[in-house]
Amino acid sequence: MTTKSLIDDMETCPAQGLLKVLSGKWKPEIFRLAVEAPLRFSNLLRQIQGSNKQTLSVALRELEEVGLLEKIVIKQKPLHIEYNLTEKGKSLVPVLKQLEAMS
Amino acid sequence: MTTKSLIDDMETCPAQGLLKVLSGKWKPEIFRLAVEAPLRFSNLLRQIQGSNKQTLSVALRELEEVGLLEKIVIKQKPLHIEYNLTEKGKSLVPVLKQLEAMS
DNA sequence: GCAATAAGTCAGAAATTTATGACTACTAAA
DNA sequence: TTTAGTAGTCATAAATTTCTGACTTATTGC
Repeated sequence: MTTKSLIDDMETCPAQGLLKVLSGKWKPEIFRLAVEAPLRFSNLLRQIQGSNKQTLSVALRELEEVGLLEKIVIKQKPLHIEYNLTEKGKSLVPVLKQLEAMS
Repeated sequence: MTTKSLIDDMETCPAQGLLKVLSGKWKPEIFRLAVEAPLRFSNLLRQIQGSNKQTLSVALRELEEVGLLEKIVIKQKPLHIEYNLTEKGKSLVPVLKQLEAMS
């Protein structure tokens, strides 16, 4: 776990932009799932087989920090937390589709 | 150094597409420089400060494998080798510009 | 206050990626 | 056939990322 945030990286190397934000073992998959439906932590852990709490937790925080996901706390029976795509996140979708198309 | 190639990864996880291809410490920078001018190994090593032969060598090979760069051997006085953007590589440029723009 | 459930954090281990320095291969010219 | 320049490879070390399992916090209902 680095002490330097992704935000810092984007400032010192703007050329990399969102490329770096979406690098990391599970981030593209997390993002893809977020496009389909709001995310729930325990759910994600089950869906992304082979992943683990620690890494998912950090990945979600970073995607949030960078403004692609927003975290919503729902104070209910058992505490619920949702991660939703932000507007910025949504605007990223067509660009990623282009990338996928040319793979 | 993995035994599995990036090509394999793209097949087993098409969703990640070129995202993974451009992840790696120096690949975005290598690609950016390739957009500006043909690359030469020793030159690259000097330009990308903090990098090293091994990593650049592997990165160049992977970018080549995936069809973004093409390697041209020029049998001259001292052996020269150039790495140029392929058509596929060129088609990636506007997409990356979009990504950068929304950072 | 206590139980049950969801969402994490934390320290340390394991795995993967990147860096270092010595060594090799090829080419042309002398 | 030796030399000089470019482009690497290879073994191993260092650094970074990811994983594991135990522990913590927050919430509601009883």
